[in-house]
Amino acid sequence: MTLTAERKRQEAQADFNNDLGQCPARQLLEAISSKWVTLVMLALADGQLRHSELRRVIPGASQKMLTSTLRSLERDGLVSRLVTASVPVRTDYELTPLGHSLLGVVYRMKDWAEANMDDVSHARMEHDRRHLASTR
Amino acid sequence: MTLTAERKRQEAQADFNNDLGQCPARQLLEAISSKWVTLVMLALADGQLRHSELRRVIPGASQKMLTSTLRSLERDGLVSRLVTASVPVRTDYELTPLGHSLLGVVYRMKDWAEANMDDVSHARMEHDRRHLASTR
DNA sequence: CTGTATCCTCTAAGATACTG
DNA sequence: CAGTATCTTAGAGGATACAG
Repeated sequence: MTLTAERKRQEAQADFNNDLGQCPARQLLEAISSKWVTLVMLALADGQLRHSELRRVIPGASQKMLTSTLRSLERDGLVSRLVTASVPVRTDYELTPLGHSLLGVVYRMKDWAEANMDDVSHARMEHDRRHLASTR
Repeated sequence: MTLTAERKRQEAQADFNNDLGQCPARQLLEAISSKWVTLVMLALADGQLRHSELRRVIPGASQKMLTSTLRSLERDGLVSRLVTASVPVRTDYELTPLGHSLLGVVYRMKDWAEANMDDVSHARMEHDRRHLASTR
């Protein structure tokens, strides 16, 4: 029966997916591709900000997403959290050196995007135009 | 009533999310953060490959995901598709010049990741250890 | 061989409400 | 002010079957 081959294939896929998770580049990609991480990092590029200031600077972020984004950045050692035990509590966030170095990579992506997204947009329009024409 | 303020806030969020979609850097991030795009681009770095060859080189990809990834890359002008009308059909994929230039950016991310993911992993372990300790 | 169509699952992200 | 807890939803990704 073909079950054996099928089984092998599925195991190979599982292994591969596992390897993928180990790949440093993929881990990085997953870390920064979350919708808000780059925005938070950019916001913190010039210095530390409070939780409420971040919300003001990034109007689109719900406080839930902001918090969870900050937590994951903190966990990865990219952002540090400074709590001042007063009433009311004050917490500031700032980029760590590691965070700043990642910021460099983010800027490079930004540069490529700004230099080339016109070409991409154009390609998309061309592609969509052709696809639309074929269905007419 | 507070509805007016609430309404304004929600509109602000909608506008912001809209702006986000316009941002070139974010478009790029969304384009390459899909699970398979970088793998496909890396696979095509050395030259053109057939659909079936790509499946072999990237064992984890279902043919559905491979096809849809290739379609989106093609739409963005990063990959070109060469169909040879024979029996059976033969189709090859290769990176466009634009695709190659993006590959450069991907390599930079890869370099950062390989240089710094140890620090990130370490930060994660430290963070998790502390968090675990607090729940004990 | 190369692809399309369908169905299904799982999770990221958002809305809302509540606590120290 | 800062943060947590719960519910809901939209979409990405996967399994499978079929078609040119």
